[in-house]
Amino acid sequence: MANIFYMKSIFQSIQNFSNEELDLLDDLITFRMLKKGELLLTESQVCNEIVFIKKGILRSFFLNHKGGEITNCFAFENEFMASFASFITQEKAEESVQALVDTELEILDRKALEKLYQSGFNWQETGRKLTELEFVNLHKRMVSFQKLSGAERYQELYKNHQNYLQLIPLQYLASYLGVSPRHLSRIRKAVL
Amino acid sequence: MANIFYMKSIFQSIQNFSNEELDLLDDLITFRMLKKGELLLTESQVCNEIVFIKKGILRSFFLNHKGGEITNCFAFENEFMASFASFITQEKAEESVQALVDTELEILDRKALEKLYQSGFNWQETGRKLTELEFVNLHKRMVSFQKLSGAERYQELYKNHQNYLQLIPLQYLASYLGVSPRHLSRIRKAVL
DNA sequence: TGCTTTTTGGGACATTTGTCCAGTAAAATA
DNA sequence: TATTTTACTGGACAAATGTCCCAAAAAGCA
Repeated sequence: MANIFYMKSIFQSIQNFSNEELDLLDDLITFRMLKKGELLLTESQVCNEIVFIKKGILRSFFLNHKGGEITNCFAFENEFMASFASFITQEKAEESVQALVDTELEILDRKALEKLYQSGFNWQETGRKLTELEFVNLHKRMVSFQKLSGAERYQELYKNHQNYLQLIPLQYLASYLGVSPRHLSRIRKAVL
Repeated sequence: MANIFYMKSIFQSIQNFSNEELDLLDDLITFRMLKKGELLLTESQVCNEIVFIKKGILRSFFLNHKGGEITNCFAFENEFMASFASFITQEKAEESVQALVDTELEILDRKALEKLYQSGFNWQETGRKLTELEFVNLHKRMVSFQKLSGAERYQELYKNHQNYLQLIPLQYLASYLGVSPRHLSRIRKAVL
């Protein structure tokens, strides 16, 4: 059986592509598997790939001035992940990207994406739309930091991703939420 | 003398436009002046315009659950501003946008932008690039919330926008930085 | 200019959150 | 499975930050 490209269905859902346009992907997508704990991208490399998670969970994290890891974001099945800032600016990434469980990826690298963009209007527009969606997601996260307490952010997360929370070590969740592990432990106890 | 479109020079700097392509703007840009304190966009309207600040300062703010104003962002001369999330999703904005001083704007509304996008590849690509830049800015702000203390965020801001700080009431700065006015007052005293 | 309103600075105290730590539980590894 | 390592919980205390408040300063307005 031919490979199924999961990424394709996302593109299809946001743009009215012809089959020919979509089939460009077949030669451009590559695959990769990551073992739990393995790094996809290391801090201070330039990020040259956007990955799509077929199965698994990724997190990106950077270091604070004390050398502690701060989790910047998580990405789950059917989501894209990259160090987008680095991918866009082509400067060194501040984040590393790591698999939290065994993970299967479809990968589109910079060259592949350039080819798509140059192939015409529809791919150009798709790139813009996806960037817009990433922006909106990031904006929501930013607002949650300004508007909500750590406890409230945890409750939001619990509401929306309850099933994933058990898979993520508390320390990662804590820095993602902007609180200390000690405090997240308190929050969890209070929520029960 | 013909009008000078400040916005144009931004577009010119990020894309290799022909004169014809750029001249499309002449019929699409509109103007507006805001008095100090005046609102450009009110919370719960859909944001249908992207504005470019020729002169002045804007801030966007939303309300917390106690009804207090939280400043979401500032925009200064030569920068774009909108409730981008609302502009993108076409859902009601959570933020209002207000002039902090008398302000002159160039405006591009949704229809105008659609026309540009439909006019071809170059405008499509420009839209993507600008969205990418907005994303990178927002990402930096997000990282500053995860990595830095309120005091450190203040110092960053002071380094980069010292000249503007005097023009912005402390209460607006405080919520922008994610601290109480009382605490920002403490921070300022410690920094001197 | 003089009056009124808004903004700022800072004291006193309360609350939240962080740090440090140790005992226990859970997970990884041999 | 036994052993080692890592992660979680929660106590005690410390530090950071918020709330409430009022007097001084600044800004807006008649």
